[in-house]
Formats: sequence, C-alpha cells, structure tokens
Amino acid sequence: MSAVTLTPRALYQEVAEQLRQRIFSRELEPGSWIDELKIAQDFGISRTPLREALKVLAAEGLITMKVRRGAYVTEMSEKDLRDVYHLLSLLESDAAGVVATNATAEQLQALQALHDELEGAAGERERFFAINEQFHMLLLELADNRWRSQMVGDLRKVMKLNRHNSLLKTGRLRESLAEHRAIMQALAARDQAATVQRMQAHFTNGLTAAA
Amino acid sequence: MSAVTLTPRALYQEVAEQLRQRIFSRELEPGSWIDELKIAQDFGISRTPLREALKVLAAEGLITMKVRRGAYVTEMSEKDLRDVYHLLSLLESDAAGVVATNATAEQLQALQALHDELEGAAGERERFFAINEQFHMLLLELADNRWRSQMVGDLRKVMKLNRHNSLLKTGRLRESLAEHRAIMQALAARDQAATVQRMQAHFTNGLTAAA
DNA sequence: ATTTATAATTATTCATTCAAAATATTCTGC
DNA sequence: GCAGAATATTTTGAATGAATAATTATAAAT
Repeated sequence: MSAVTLTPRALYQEVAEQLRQRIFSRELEPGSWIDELKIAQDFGISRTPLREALKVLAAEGLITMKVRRGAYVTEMSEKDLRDVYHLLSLLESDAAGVVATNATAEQLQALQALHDELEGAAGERERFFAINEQFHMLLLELADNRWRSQMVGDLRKVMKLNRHNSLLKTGRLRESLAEHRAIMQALAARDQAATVQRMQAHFTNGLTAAA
Repeated sequence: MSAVTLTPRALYQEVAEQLRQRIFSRELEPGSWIDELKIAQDFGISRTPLREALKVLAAEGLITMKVRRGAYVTEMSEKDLRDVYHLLSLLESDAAGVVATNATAEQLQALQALHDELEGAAGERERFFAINEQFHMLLLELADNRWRSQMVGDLRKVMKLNRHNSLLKTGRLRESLAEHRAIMQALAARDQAATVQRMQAHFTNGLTAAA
C-alpha cells in the first residue's frame, strides 16, 4: 500500500486534485458520466469525500451536476472556449495594467528576469511554455488581487478541457516572443495603457492562431 | 401546473441557499465560526448535505475552510472590497460593451423599457434599487457569456458580505440615474467605447460614494 | 406492432456510525 | 500557587448503510 496517510490537506482536496488530473489527461472525457462507485474504489476511499470533491469541481466549472443523475465532465463548445478566452484576456490585461502602475522596481526586475529567460528558451518548446506560464502567474500575483487570481486560475483550468489546450500554438512561438517583448517594454516604461493594449493584442493573436 | 417536481433541487443546494441568506442577514457574522452540529440541528438535517453545501459556499468565497478547524464566514477587508468592486466594474463594463455591439433592436428596446421604468421610480428608493438590479442583470444576460454571468454573480454575493452592501448610496440616486441615462444613450447609439467608458465611470462614482 | 404502464434494477442522496485530531480541563508535582 | 502533562471533551473528517428517485426493460393491451 502506498497510502502514506500524512494529511497536508483534507482528503477531499487531494481527491479534487487527482480528479482534475484525470480530467486534464482526458482519462475522464468531456461529456462522460462520472461513476462515483468506480472512482471511489479506484482511490480506495468512500463516496463521502469524493462527493465533496465533486462539489468543488462543479463550482470550478470542470464538471456539471445534474439532479439525481450525478456528475458529468463539462463539455466546452466552441462558443464556451471563445467566451472563457475573452474573460482571460480581459482579466489578465487588466492585471498587467495594474502591475504597470503599481509594481516596485524589484518586482519589475523579477518580471524582466523571467522574460530574459524566455528569450533564451526560444528554441526549447517545452521550457518556453513553462517559463511563459511562470511569467503570467507572476504578473497575476504582482497585480495583488486574490479574487482575480482565483478566477483566472479557474478559467485556466476550464480552458484545459479543450483538446487543443495550448494557449500558444507552436508555430506562433516567435511571434509570441515578440509580443512578450513589447509587453515587457511597456511594463518597464510603466505605460499602463500600452501594457493593457499589448496584452490584449497578445491574447487576440493567440486565439486566432488556435482557431 | 406549478408544482411539477417535488425535489426542484438537491437538499445540499437548498441548504446552501439558506446559509447564504443567514450570512447576508448577518445572522452569521463575518469571521465567525460555523457550528456544523448546531446548523444541522437547526435545519433538521444531518451533517452530510450540510458539509456539501459548505463546500459550495467555500468555492463561491462566502466562507473559508480551515483544515481541521471547520468553516468560517469570510471576512472582507477594505482592500478585498476594493478588489472585488474593481473586478465587477471590469466585467460589467465589458459586458455592456459587448451588448452595445451585438444586441438586437428588440433587446435594446427591452433595456430601454427597463431604463424608462427606472426614470419613473426615481422617487421610490426600494423600487429604484430593484429595477436597477434588473437592468444590470438583463445587461449581463444579453452579453451572453455564462462564465462571466457566473463570476459576476459570485462577486456580487461576496460584496453582500459588506456591512454597507449597497452598490448605490441613497444620496447618489439622482446622479446614478443620470449616469444610467448616459449609458443607455451610448447603448442606443451602439457606441461600444462610450458604453464601456460610461459604465466604468458609473462604477467608479459608486465606489467613491460608498467609501 | 406500437404504445403505455408497471416492475425491477441501478445510482444518487441523505443519515447514522466510527475514528482521529485539536482544544480545554483537571490533576499532580515541584 | 504555578507549570506541565495527561486525560477528557468537543469537533472535524471519513465510512457504511438505508432509502428515494429515475431509468430501463418487459409485458400487456389496444
């Protein structure tokens, strides 16, 4: 038994995270019914913490509960994808604008450092995506609004339901880098309007590339 | 004709709604601990559906779960209020812009009708607030993005945790009406930029009035 | 043969029970 | 009298079991 029952967090949270992984890996496909008994047996737990985990995921939008019919993995239509992407663009652009206005010199330096890493990783696709993710996360953190961070986190999770879940297509890597550079420059210049505008453009380009 | 389903929704959803009411009415104060046993006995139910309801409310941000310490009603700091209000402004302004661009003539007429009602209710405070709420809700619905609607709904719930929860102060009623009129004109003119800008101004004024 | 109604199976939902952890209280020793 | 440890009580977290609701399948009647 691999069960090291050290409980850093509650079981239902652990289960929720495991379920997210199964959903993102498409082991649980969008639209499919979630068999409580089977999952509970798989994890070796009872249905109680599993049901609590399902409530959490339902609130995140990853699954949809139907009365007396159980839980289904949320299906994202094309419109849903566009809608969620639109909100991500709106929220992250605004966050960038806030950072352009409020960030300290040290914080801007941290962003610049990450961007420099990104420039260096233009060849390695995987590493580029990882650092890119870090950059967006740091930006969000620096915007210092836990409610927005929570919402963006949820939206990004929902985006992962999409089969082509990359917000950045491979072919767009060079253009994406150029856009990032432009954003970084606007940030360094503390130009809020330009930062927002360029971040929005960055997202818009990402969508047309993904479609 | 009316009572079709005996169980319109699951018990945990019913309980979640009841808890929201208790929180909004300050029967459960922000920062206070939620006694599972007591609440369960109050409602005459077991702890199981109650705990599931608590998970839902936690996802909405209304309560905060501490590991092995139970559930607490979320406390909103001044900064939290500003942060949430900022997001509401961002999301609803964007929604208004979308409506300015995409709404059909009939939909704009429906908005105009509500606005006309608002003009007529300038004297009656309660009715003014009710219609105002309807207007914002209809706008959101016409923007046709269920993810945003969900988010705005959650944020508005969280705003209700505040003691002075009115987004519109009484004294600001006349100014608020004037701002609404300006928004309606921009909508009728299908001027997206002006609509967004005026809705943002509307929110900004509301905040300074509430502070 | 098709449609409707009933019965049976299956799965969700809620309650009761059990275990583990944290906090409060009491007792003992210095 | 005070401090520390041990015990007891309170409360969260998890498991199991029972009941209700829904769907599907089968049978009967038109």
